[in-house]
Amino acid sequence: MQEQGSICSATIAYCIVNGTIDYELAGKERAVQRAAAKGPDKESIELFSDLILSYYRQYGRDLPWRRTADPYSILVSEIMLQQTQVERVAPKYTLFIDQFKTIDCLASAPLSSVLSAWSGLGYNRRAVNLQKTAIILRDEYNSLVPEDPAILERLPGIGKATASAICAYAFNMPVVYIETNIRRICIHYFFQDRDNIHDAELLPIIRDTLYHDNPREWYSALMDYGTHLKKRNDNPNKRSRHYTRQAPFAGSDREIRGSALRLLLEREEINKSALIGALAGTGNRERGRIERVLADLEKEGFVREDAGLYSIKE
DNA sequence: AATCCGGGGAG
DNA sequence: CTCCCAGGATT
Repeated sequence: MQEQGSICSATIAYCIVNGTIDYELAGKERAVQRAAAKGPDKESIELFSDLILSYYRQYGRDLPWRRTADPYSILVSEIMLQQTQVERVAPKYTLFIDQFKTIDCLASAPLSSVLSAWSGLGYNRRAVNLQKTAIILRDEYNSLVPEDPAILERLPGIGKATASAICAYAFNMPVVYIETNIRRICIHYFFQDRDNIHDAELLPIIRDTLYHDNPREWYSALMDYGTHLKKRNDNPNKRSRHYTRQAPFAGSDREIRGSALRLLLEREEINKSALIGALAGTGNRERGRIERVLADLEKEGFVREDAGLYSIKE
């Protein structure tokens, strides 16, 4: 038995979308919940498909990366969307693509300009890795995005999920992959009475429910429905075997890293003692810890140290 | 399998 | 305050 029985056994009387009540959608959700409780058979898959697609056709979001077919732009969006909310990515994405229109453009840009465009998104190594990927694509792939998940997965900053997402959205390929919205939907409907659910158990369901006529539309629909589901229920992903909680940001090394990067992007260069002083001042931290963080940033290719002067690399 | 990596908005 | 976000890399 699972802990939050109320989540799974709760009867959906109505369904609020965009502030209005949608009884028809609620009816479809009840039907899927009922049918899927017995497992992913033919009937539940049929009802599930209908629910996801009809939700999307009525409430699907108009997002900037859905207005383009350019694989590079979609690649950029997928990197930005890693562990980062859609609402926060959207404006940054538009500015970023505007500034770095092509693979070659990004590949030859100063790292500081890439990091500046990235600032505010977090997980800054994504920006470093994204540029590394652009350089590889320019030098080894004729400035084209490979239409192959296995190749994409070998590029820096691109893992299984991102490689698959790029293939789904840019090339409309019927790839099967797991991501947080998909995981939430599958657990909610097909594992109502389960706990500690392994991703390997979800993959067959994702495969069997995939809408082969239009994978791009299907995965877009899953993203939007997953977001909708999140607003109403407790997070079903807590019942995933892979669910983990993140360490607090306040007082962490990555808080120091973020501050250090911001300081270095504001000026050309800062001498070591001034930089450490500025970083220690914000949180009363030990000098040794800050030095270690700076060494890590240097090792990871963010910054350069030359004769006691720190600056963004290149 | 566990940890680390950013930063902001929602509740 | 806590939670968590279209994950990836390293150990």
